[in-house]
Amino acid sequence: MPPAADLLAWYARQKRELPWRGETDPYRIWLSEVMLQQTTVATVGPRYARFLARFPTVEALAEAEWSAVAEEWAGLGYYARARNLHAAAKAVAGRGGFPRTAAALRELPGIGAYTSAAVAAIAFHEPVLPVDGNVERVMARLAAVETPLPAARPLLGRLAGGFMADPAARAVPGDFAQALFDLGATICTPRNPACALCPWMAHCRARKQGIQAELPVKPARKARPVLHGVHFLLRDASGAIGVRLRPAEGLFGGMWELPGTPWRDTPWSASEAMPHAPAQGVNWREADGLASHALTHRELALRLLVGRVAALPPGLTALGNEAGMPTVMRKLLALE
DNA sequence: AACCCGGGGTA
DNA sequence: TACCCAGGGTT
Repeated sequence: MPPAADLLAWYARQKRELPWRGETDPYRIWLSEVMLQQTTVATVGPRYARFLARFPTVEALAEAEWSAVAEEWAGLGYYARARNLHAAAKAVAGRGGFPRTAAALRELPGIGAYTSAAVAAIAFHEPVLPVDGNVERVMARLAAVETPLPAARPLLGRLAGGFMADPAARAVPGDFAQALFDLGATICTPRNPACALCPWMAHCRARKQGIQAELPVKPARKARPVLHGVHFLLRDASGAIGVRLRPAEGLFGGMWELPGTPWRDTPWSASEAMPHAPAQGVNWREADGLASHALTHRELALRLLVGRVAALPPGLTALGNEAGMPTVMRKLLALE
């Protein structure tokens, strides 16, 4: 196993300057970790500051209305994160503060194996190592693990955890974890790793075999089915948009949407779509184009019908600010 | 173990 | 296009 001290020395010189680096408030560290789940540093940066400006403390977040949290999370994706964040904030505020161990943090909604270890290591200096995609990649290369993911995950986790036996890593678990993140993000990258700059180059078995760019082995991704839908943009006399809340669970759960048809694998004809209109007797005009939106497991192809009424029908909420809607809905609005 | 759940940047 | 990203939850 390569020396932790070599990586920490590299980190001291080459670490990225990030908005959440140097924070000691567990609330701020937790928020950064949740925002960063499957989301790039570049995307999170400005949204992190904006979220904290609106909800500066876990108590402020706990006391907020869901609609305010949803509005603040809009566009970040994986909206279950926001629902779990809100629920966890209420639990933490209710018990008077954050649990201080990974095992106890793990009990909070939206905090899994990775996030519990990350918060425990960074905020509370517990000698645990959070294993994210970066750490998995570094471990797979160091040990030349050719078993495909996700089957290799338990082994990669054990390899990572082994570093906590090194006193240098154990002394600063949060720094060591973030050093691994930075190594994966800037040197040990998915493609074209910059091995010549790596503090662990001499210890890397994949590098010795020349297979570093092939690891870790990941399964081929399946094709995404296309789902079709038709949505209705209805404005009242003041220009406000009629929206409705999606069910709390599932796709875009708890977020605002334009009323419309369900999403299905075949296109909708006009006569099929019309029963799903939010109001009758409206002179609907179809907007040009299509809102195409790619998700992890499907692709959406949505059409837009535009109409105007004096007053929105019951069941629709007037929304003045479209910024609080998921990106796919904003793409639809842009068709008008 | 397999699947669901967003959005954006990059080669 | 395809892949990746400081993953978690459900079945």
